[in-house]
Amino acid sequence: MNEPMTRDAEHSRARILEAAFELFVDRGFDAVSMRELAARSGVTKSLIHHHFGTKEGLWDAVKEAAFARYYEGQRDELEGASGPDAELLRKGVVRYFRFLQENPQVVRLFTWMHLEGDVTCNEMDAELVRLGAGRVREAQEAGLLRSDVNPTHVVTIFIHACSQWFEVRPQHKNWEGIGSDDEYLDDFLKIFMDGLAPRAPETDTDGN
Amino acid sequence: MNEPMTRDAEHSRARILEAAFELFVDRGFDAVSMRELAARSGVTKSLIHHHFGTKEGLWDAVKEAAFARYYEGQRDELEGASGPDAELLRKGVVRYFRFLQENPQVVRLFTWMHLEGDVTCNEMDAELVRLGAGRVREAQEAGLLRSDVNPTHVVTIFIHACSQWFEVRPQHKNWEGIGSDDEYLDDFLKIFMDGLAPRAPETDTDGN
DNA sequence: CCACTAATTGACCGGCCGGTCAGTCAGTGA
DNA sequence: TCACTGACTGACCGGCCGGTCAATTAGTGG
Repeated sequence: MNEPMTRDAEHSRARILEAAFELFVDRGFDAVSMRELAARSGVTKSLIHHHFGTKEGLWDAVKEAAFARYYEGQRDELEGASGPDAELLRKGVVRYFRFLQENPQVVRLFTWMHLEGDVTCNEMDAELVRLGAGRVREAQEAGLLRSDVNPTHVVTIFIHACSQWFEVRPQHKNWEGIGSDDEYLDDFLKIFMDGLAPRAPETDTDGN
Repeated sequence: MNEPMTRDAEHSRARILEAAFELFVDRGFDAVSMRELAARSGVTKSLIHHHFGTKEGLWDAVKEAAFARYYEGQRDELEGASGPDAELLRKGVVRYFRFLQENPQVVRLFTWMHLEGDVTCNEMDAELVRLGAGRVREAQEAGLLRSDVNPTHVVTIFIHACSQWFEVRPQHKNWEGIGSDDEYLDDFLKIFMDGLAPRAPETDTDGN
């Protein structure tokens, strides 16, 4: 390997952050000790304090780095999309689902953050939802999606349906009748997209 | 108050369980110390060990008690419902949503359990989903709900949409454009119920 | 009333916790 | 070459951790 024999602050910081991400995501902030972090990083406990100050400082750095990656990827995809299109929403859901599928650690990290009431990422979070809701609103105004639902709620609903799926999947994968990731996604998309189709008042089946 | 001046094991156990439930739900197992639990319960640390053995034993007892209450309430409602009816599903969603709304601590407890990979309640959990999925299947067979979706997934989707809403509500309540609990529920029900309506093949809009 | 059980207590244990600090040493610019 | 910066180390700190145990005491059945 390319183990640097000399001192390299950036390399050390990266090793520490990587180990901290894995351990914190796996067991939570309080269940991980600085000694364990040091051992996993291959550095001394003192060096972690040198680079990150306190255990909380390291935790903040871990969250910041992970969320920054998530935020930039999501924002680029949202901003890169073209004009209003109902299929755009479907693709957005699939993309978000695939991202969580490939980054299960991110789901756990966000869950820890929610439980501890972390609000440091709220602004970026809100920005992503704002962008997504704007897309939905465009499609509504173009008559491609029903207009009697709150665009922010539309985004919120599919975020919830996706993230919760991966949050509880380890426990529920043995439920009777439960399908694979793709089968769940397919069923969700059927209900979600058909439920969002523009209402056709004349086809009302039982006079409401 | 009816504070017993004499010894009362049941009363002590209840006080300990109550304090442990609040603290564990609020901050998580690892972030709470036995000393803090003792102070909150108004008993000594030794007494907690006397009644529950270890800290893990107390945690297990807390989870068991909370989940038992949840399970019995949900099961009674599911079994008490009458024959297949599309409106039954809507009412089931509303009931589940209201339950979480009135018991936010339960949402947090389940989230902690999921993060730590707890599987002790999986059997009861699966039983509830099995009952709900059976109701959905009945409605499908009666032609009241679309039949091309997995009934277990239908139940899973609304559980996810409801529980995640309350899990992240503290952080997201200030999102631009987000509505109240009831407004979110209304919008979800619109999309969910319309998306589950029986398909009308002749009204296909673009030939699929 | 007395023996017995069990609820309850407080002192105490070894160990691990996060954090500090003086000191060493590798790189670097003058 | 040499002074200086900062990456890095290991010994050490006070404190809190979960858990134990002998002793006390309040109920309880005989």
